[in-house]
Amino acid sequence: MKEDPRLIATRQTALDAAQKLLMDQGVLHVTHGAVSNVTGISRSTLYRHWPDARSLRDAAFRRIATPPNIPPKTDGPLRSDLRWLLGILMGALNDTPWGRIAPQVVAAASTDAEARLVIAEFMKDRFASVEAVFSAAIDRGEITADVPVEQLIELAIAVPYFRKLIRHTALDADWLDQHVNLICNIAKNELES
Amino acid sequence: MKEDPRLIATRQTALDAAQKLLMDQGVLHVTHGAVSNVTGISRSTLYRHWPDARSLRDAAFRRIATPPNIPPKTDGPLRSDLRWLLGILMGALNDTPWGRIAPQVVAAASTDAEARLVIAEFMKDRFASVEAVFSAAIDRGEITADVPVEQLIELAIAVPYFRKLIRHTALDADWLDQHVNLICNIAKNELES
DNA sequence: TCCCCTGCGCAACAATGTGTTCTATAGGAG
DNA sequence: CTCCTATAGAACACATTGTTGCGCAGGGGA
Repeated sequence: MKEDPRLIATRQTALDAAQKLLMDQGVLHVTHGAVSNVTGISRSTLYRHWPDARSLRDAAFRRIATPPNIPPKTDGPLRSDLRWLLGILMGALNDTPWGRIAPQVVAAASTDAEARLVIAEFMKDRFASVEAVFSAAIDRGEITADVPVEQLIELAIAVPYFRKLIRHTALDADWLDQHVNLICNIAKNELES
Repeated sequence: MKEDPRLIATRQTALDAAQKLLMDQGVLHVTHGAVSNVTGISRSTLYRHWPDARSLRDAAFRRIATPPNIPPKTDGPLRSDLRWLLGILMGALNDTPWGRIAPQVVAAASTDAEARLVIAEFMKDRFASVEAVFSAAIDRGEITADVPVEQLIELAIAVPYFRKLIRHTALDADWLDQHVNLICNIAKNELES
């Protein structure tokens, strides 16, 4: 019993349009009427698929907001691993649809519990990736287990997000090199926490 | 030629209500209709004062968003000065009207250039305060001029804002102590940048 | 005190967004 | 070929966002 191809086609077309609206004009413009105008799909059909504005917007978000899965590289020296990982994170923030809507997710999170959940899940993944890099460095004996790993992880991640989402300053390769250098230097100086 | 007291009274009453709506229910609920319902002021009068929803919301924001001016303390040891300064910053984020609407300002900044300006101004002040603390420490010879002050300033500020506005995790005194300790330890180990 | 000006409340109106419901039609599956 | 179901389209109700015109009342100047 296969699904009616009309259902699939409608969902596909509608979500494509919704995603484009979300990226180009912001979450407020993702509306049944707007999607209907763009696609030619009738409003009643759209309401049948997504019963209210909220679910349509959620669907559009989910289409994009699947965060890129980052396979951690943990073989090289710490500086190299960290540079590689944060480079991917920075690239995602700069160049992917996810990066373009991230500010809106953060925005929604101030009033919406589900958006906070999305962020929490996302950050959990990010923290785990960075943690894997540090653990590997400790296992190799490159840094000692005394370094305050928890805090370093948060430093590593907080600064690029702060720059991008709050200060709206550029993230470029030069800045990233400095940032990674600082983190590595801290880690290798074995600071007491 | 004094201003008609009716104008003043209306503005006062309306903005009080708008501010409360902004803090309690979010920017989307700051609307001429809602303010009219709460205050009894007619919608047409509100539209006469603030021609569209945007200007009403801006007015409500401006009412609260005057960031607290922080006179830097630069006399004590670095750890003490930094702890004091970041403590005020953290307190403002946790307990003041400004802290309650900050997420919404950040949210607005993703699509609104003026909100970005507000944030840029605000951050400029914050960075200057922290910079003053580090400069004083250098002048006292407590730390050397070799430390990457620019990066440390950003670390000091980015993490609390990241935690509050993006991760929505708690900022408490214990965490702040750890954070300040880490920054100070980095500064005193004279890392090459 | 009286008069005029101006801000206010009220009602009507248009436009848009948000849903719901009904009917007719067209396209897919057996 | 026939039945089932998704879709298009229209009509409707309702809220929000603005606009406009009118009558009224309150404040300031003579």
